[in-house]
Amino acid sequence: MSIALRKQKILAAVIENYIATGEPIGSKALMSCEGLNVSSATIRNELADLTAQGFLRQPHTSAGRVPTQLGYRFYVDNLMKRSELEEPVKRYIENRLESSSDAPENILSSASEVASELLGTVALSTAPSGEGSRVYRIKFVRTGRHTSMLVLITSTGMVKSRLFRCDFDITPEMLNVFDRALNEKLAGRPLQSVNRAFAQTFAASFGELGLLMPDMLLAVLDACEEAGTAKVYTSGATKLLYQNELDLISAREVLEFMNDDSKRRELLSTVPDGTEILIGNENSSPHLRKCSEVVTSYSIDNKPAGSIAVIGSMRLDYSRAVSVLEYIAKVSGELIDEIISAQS
Amino acid sequence: MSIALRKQKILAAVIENYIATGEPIGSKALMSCEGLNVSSATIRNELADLTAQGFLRQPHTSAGRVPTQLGYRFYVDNLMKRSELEEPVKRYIENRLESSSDAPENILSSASEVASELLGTVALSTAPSGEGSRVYRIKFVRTGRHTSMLVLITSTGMVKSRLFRCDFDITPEMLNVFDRALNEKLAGRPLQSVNRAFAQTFAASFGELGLLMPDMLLAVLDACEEAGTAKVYTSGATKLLYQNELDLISAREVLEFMNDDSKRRELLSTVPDGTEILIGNENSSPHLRKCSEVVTSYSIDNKPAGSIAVIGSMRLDYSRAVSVLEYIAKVSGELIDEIISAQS
DNA sequence: TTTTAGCACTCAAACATCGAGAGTGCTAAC
DNA sequence: GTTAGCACTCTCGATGTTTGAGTGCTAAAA
Repeated sequence: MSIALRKQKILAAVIENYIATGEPIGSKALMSCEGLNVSSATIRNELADLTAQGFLRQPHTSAGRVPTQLGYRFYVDNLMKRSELEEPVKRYIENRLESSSDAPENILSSASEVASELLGTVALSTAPSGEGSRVYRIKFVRTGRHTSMLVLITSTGMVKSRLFRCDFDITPEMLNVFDRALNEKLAGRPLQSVNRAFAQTFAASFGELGLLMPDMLLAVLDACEEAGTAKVYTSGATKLLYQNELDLISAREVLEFMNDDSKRRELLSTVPDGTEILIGNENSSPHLRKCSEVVTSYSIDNKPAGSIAVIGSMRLDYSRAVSVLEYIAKVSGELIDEIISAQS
Repeated sequence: MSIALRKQKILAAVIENYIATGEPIGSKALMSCEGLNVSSATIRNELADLTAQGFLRQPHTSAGRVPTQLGYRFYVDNLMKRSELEEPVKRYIENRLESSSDAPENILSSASEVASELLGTVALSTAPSGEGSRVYRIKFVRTGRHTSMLVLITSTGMVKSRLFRCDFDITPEMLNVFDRALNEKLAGRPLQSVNRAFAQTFAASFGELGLLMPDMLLAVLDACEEAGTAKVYTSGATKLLYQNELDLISAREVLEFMNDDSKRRELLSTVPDGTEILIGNENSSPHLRKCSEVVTSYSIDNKPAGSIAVIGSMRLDYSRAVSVLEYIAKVSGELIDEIISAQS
């Protein structure tokens, strides 16, 4: 669907103006604010066309024009200019992410915070996904007579710990046995394969010793599961309440969605291979049908490993969102690469 | 300030009715719903008195009466009946808290969740406060060539872990040295005394070895600080948006407050010695001036150790909130006591 | 053929008016 | 001290009215 140049210019002007001000814009205002040397009547004709084609709509007869979902789509695909981020902003992002302590999880948690701050809306991020990541090493730390802590280190540099408790005294010797047995069987195994079924055959293979292990094994399963399912970080959820395109009901709907961990995870479960923009009902979840999502991915070792996203009303500064997210993703990936190489 | 019995009865009826329905109540409705055998005119007279005394107010001339902050106060202090919790609810609370894994933090995180669920409003809880808790043991786990994890076990049964990274190879021998040195100096020390100043003298006492330790020491400080400052858990923040006593602006204000970690911590920093109810501007924070807070404490080893609270509009079911919170606190304390005795 | 000026038209938002209903305070009688 | 009765006040919702912004259409100009 190609549109004459002037129409495109007008469409871009309407959308950018609307994104900036939140107000519908009419032919007269458009005339003054653009490099178009045509009268308002001419613009009106073009607006009528654009409206007929479904790119714009009028909230009511005597209001200006507002972009439709289709309009945003066209804008994002054809009209939007990518802008380079200002140096100070880049510097700020770097600082914020570097000061997270040395765990990938912290970096991504900071990533969502920074994104939310800079873009003024909700931001989400996932820790490196468990997909393809493996058990690297498991260690035990005795924390008390009946309690102990298990430390799982994955091939993607994540470290998860879990406490467990047994009815009997946990001796250092016992932990040594656990340690040897577990690492022998688990090192190198894909996290996802460490499931309930595996635990059973594993315990069985130990005969009577296996009977002592259920609490420990549960902790292992737990840790592997947590490390294997990418955790989702959310920041700035309350900012939704300031988006006056969303009424209280819609905002509540989105917030509810955000509070549901499984839904959030589902939303970010597929890591895009670049940056994606989903507008309105292009979103998979009906809760987000009035929202837009901009999502990008960061890479570890040059492979997409997790997502960073923002969600806002359809009136979102797409251009800036893309720039900010992509830069955050770039820096995050680099920092994690660094951590992993330190673990070597 | 004593009030005649009949007035008290009427006041209680107005408040309980308003808490239940959210609607102002008038003399006629009051007449039918109470065990008072007097006419609406008589009730009107009493209502007029109670209003003059500041316990009630009218939203407008032709509306019924609504409690004021003073009214709620009097109700809570003198009129409110404590009710025993139903058995199934007790059972539910126990189940939810027991299924949290074996860490005090998880129990308290669940505590706030359950409270929020049962009372339909925001709930907060603090992990056992660092006050008076000491370093019990510190352990190290090598997680990579340049990275390692430190595990701090406190006298209150908390376990905190922290990753750190050095520029040089971390050998097991080195960790052994760290381990011995740290535990010698730190075991039994109050968490709060493990601060920057301490770290400096500590590092100095090691001569050249001290130079290798800054990253590790930072991790120790970090872990002690985190273990020493009670973490605050929040649940059900979005429920505030359903309280129609709070308009969008007020709800936003409260949500903002909730998002500010330092404010939340301040709010719960003093652990009450029983249950406290703060109504309206009795709250220390002006953000909560339209809200009420019910806060109670749980005890570890018979000493108050942390708080569990709910915050809602002033129209809160105080009676139920008290029952639910106190029961949650009781169970939480017991479970934590158990964990600690398992570490012995 | 495209652009423009002019004008009648539509509609939302703001404001005013009105009646119904709820609940009151006051007064006078019990 | 209590009650019945009544006039009064105020909100709420429904129903106009006005105003202004922005439009679509038409006919003339470029």
